[in-house]
Amino acid sequence: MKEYLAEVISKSLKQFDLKEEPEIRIEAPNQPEHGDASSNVAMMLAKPLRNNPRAIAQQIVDGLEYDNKKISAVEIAGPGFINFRYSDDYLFDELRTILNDGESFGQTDANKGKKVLIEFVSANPTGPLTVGHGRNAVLGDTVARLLEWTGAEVDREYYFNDAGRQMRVLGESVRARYFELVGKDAEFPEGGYEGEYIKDIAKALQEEFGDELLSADDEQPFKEKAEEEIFADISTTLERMKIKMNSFFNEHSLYEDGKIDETIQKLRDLGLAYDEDGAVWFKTTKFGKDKDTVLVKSSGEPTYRLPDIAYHANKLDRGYDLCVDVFGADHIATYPDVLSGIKSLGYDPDKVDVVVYQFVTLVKDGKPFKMSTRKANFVTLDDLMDEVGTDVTRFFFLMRSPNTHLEFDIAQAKEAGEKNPVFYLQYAHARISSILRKVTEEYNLKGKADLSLLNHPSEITLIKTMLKFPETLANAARLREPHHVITFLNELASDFTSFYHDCRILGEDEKLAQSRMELAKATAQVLRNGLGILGISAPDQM
RNA sequence: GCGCCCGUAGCUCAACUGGAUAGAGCAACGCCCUUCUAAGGCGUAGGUUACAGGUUCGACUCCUGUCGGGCGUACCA
Repeated sequence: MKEYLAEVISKSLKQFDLKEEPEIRIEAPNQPEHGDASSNVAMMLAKPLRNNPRAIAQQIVDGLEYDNKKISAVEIAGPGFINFRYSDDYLFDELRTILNDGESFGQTDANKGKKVLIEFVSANPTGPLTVGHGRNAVLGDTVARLLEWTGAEVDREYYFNDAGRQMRVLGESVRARYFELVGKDAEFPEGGYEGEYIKDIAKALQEEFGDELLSADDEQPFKEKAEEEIFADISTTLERMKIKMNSFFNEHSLYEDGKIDETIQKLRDLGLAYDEDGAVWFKTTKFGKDKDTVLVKSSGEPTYRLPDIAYHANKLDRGYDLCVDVFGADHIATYPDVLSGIKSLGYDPDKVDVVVYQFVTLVKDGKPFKMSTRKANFVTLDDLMDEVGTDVTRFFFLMRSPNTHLEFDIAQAKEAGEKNPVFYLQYAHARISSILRKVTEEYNLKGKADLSLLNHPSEITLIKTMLKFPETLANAARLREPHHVITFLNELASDFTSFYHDCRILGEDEKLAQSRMELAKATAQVLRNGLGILGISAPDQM
């Protein structure tokens, strides 16, 4: 419809002999009395045409040729807005479209045919997933779902590194606990992992091997067991979160297949990498930074930047049109260097996109505190799901813009389990299912519904809201901001509730009951589709 | 010091990226269950959008500066 209106206006603009046609944007006004769609072109043209916007608007409107089966009224309002009203027939046609499209209603094709790789979670296996990881996990998964709804083919990947110092400390921590269990003295490593799960892993080792491992030369067997157990735990958590990864990518494989060496050699050949003080440096000053950065430390160990660049090159080599990374605010600093790196290597940096979210601040007893996996003062995602369930957990992480610092009060989250806004959406769906069950019992509806019987303001508003769904999804996908979907669903549920109070279904005569039932069915469909994208269930009863 | 993000109702957050009268949910107060689920509805109260300038027909949104918070700014990941 918006495209149609833009086209109609564009034709009318031909009368003005413009050097350059302005961008015609059609927007939905906030106030219902301002119509269903609105354009500000007349105001944009005021300056070039040296005329007042209302006069221009009048000329545009006079020159409009539109289908009055779709548009019932055109008005000029305020400083020069041109407002359109949709005709009822158009709305009924669109309502039929929703019912016909069913579970695919809302799909658009902005990313049709695109192959996308989204990398998220990517927590190293040093401990269970915490609520901090939760935001990353749910955000990444939902952005993936949104991209799928705009036609993309999306793969989800988990990137991890099991070779770093933290993993070594993890192995040493398990070793120390194991020694304790078999009754030997062992010094707990400085800065070791203090969580209870370390003891569980040690116990598992003891059950499997008895005290055989006392003779182990290093922490290796302990580390391996820890990684295995922790990954199993993470997988279970992800499954509970309804997140399914397509692949797990081990950073180490980049060393094995020579990509790290290859990357650094290419950068050297380009004159972008050089040796100094025993380290290898990346000339980031060439890309506007005030300092060069280290790629390989004098110890011979690469910094994370080097594998990050190699990894992104690898992703693009796999033929993806778009690679999305989901990062917490603390990782954002690496991003420009990675882009510079892959650009130097001849890749298109526009194919890499980053979703940055701000940190989750934990609040306990009214005071913020820092989470640390090492010190074991974290709240796990599993704890959270035990407490409030998967639906509330996902909803909680999605309801706010990724850009805001999310405050997470443990006590409040528990309370929110009882009166969470997610239930408002689910409740609306359950109500419709319930009505549908009763209607099936009490009526014997046949034939096609006469949608033109829907003329109550609450019915019309409800239809109009549903029509915004595809655009809302496209928008949310483009911005990578799932919270727009929640804002929309809240509006939809609220409009349905108004309809529910104003217009009865049971007890009305058959024709009216039938058309209202169709409206309710369409609402349920849109609620299901929307909740589905969020990974939240749409129950038939509550 | 420099860079990025944020500052909106008592609290947690929206506002379709420059549009018309800044909206929801909690919390508070007052009503509404013999009628399709009260996990609901209706109403009241709550705002100088941190502050000061600027840009323009029009600013929560863009620019400059100030204040406050978070995160970076490592040969840590």
